[in-house]
Amino acid sequence: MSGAFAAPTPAVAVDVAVFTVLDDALQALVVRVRHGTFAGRWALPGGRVRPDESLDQAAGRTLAAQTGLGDVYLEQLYTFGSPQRDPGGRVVSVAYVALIPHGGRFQPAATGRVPDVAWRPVAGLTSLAYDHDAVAAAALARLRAKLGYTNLVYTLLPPAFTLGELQAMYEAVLGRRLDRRNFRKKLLALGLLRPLGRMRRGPHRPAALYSFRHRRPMVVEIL
Amino acid sequence: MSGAFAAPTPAVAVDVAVFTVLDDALQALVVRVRHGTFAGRWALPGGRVRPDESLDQAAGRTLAAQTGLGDVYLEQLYTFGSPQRDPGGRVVSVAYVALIPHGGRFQPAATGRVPDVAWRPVAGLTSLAYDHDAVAAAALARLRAKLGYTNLVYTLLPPAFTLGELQAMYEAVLGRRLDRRNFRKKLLALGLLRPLGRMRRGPHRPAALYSFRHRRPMVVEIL
DNA sequence: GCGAGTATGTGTATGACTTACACAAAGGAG
DNA sequence: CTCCTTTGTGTAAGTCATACACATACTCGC
Repeated sequence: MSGAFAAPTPAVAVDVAVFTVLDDALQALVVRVRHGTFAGRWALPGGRVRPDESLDQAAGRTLAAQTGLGDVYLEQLYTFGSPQRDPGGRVVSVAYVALIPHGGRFQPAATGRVPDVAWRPVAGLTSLAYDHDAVAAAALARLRAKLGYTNLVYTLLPPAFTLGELQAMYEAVLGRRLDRRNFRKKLLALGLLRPLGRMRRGPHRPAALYSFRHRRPMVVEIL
Repeated sequence: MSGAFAAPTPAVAVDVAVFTVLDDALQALVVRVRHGTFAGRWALPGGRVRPDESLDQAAGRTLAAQTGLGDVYLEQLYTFGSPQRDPGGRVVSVAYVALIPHGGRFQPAATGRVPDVAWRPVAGLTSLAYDHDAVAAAALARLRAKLGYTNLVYTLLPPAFTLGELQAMYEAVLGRRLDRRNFRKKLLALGLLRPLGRMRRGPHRPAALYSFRHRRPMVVEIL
């Protein structure tokens, strides 16, 4: 197609769908595309895999470079390899899902005057560059499914939280309401939480604070 | 490390873990490695991705070329990309799971005098070339998990089968026994099966034959 | 032809779990 | 002090999973 020589093997890249819950809504991180056919459009952060790094390392490195994020939960999602997915050349892209708590410690739009990094609610997450609409959809499906049978919520939460905040997290990701009494019963029965004995004081009745006993991925039937 | 130039991008390959149930045991297909450090060892079938084909197409093509198998169920599994996984050079490999019914229509060891394609029970599936032990383990885990919440068994079964054969299929893959009455109750209640009205005659009491209403992947809570 | 062997086919009772649902208490804001 | 909002708690009904035993139908060997 292009007059130049055909590469003997496709280029290898990673793309990362970063999720957080912000303003009671599940949001994904997007970056502005700088060059090529899709310049100016939004896309998931990503980049080429270097010869000496693993795929996981590439995902972490490109994420840190483009967004400043470090120490995030990363999980490989799926590999997209249609010959036409990037009009600039054959690129096989290994997609990742990343989950971070919204500590407010990450403020996008820091680098330029035109924002080139932004949070976008997943509800209206469309018209992304390349095949990233499909990547984002797959990432969202994976996240929703996995929240039901793992303890992965911990990646979205700060070290201490109330049961109300925990429930709000589930409701934001799943997009539906849950019964409070049944939710508490189930989660306390699972024994994943450690009561901290402290209270979160706010404008209303104080709520007991909890933390996760183990902050590592485990499969547990939750919902 | 090698004195030559570093490739700008890793090579891209596919590897396929093909499963079938044979002699009441779950078995995987292995091929003999011809060249390189692992020559003579067993490995999963696979090969390079061509510039103009998708990953799915590459998996199907290499599988057909090395084993003669066509029209199989193929599903992408995971992408392995450690820089050291192939001592012959950096290769990122997209792994697939394939499932076929054992129709007896595929006889390995057809091409050479020394068998270069063989079925191996998954129980003793170890000492494979490259990182294929890990690939096979991941494929097996995926298969076992997915059998529980999809109708994927249909890929392992011929068009008509008895409930006993269906149950034997589950038991072979999962590696544990199931209660016959509860199994029948559950599967008939799901309505996935179509009674054919015919009987399988054999050395014992004849058994009713069934087929799947739909031979396409669906998520259904089965076990 | 008949007995032995083996796989098919069927129902119920118990316990575990899920779901739906209402009201009192604690604090802040005005 | 009143209002508003959020926390915190128990029970009853229904659904679902599990455990479990016996009669039937056919082939094979004698």
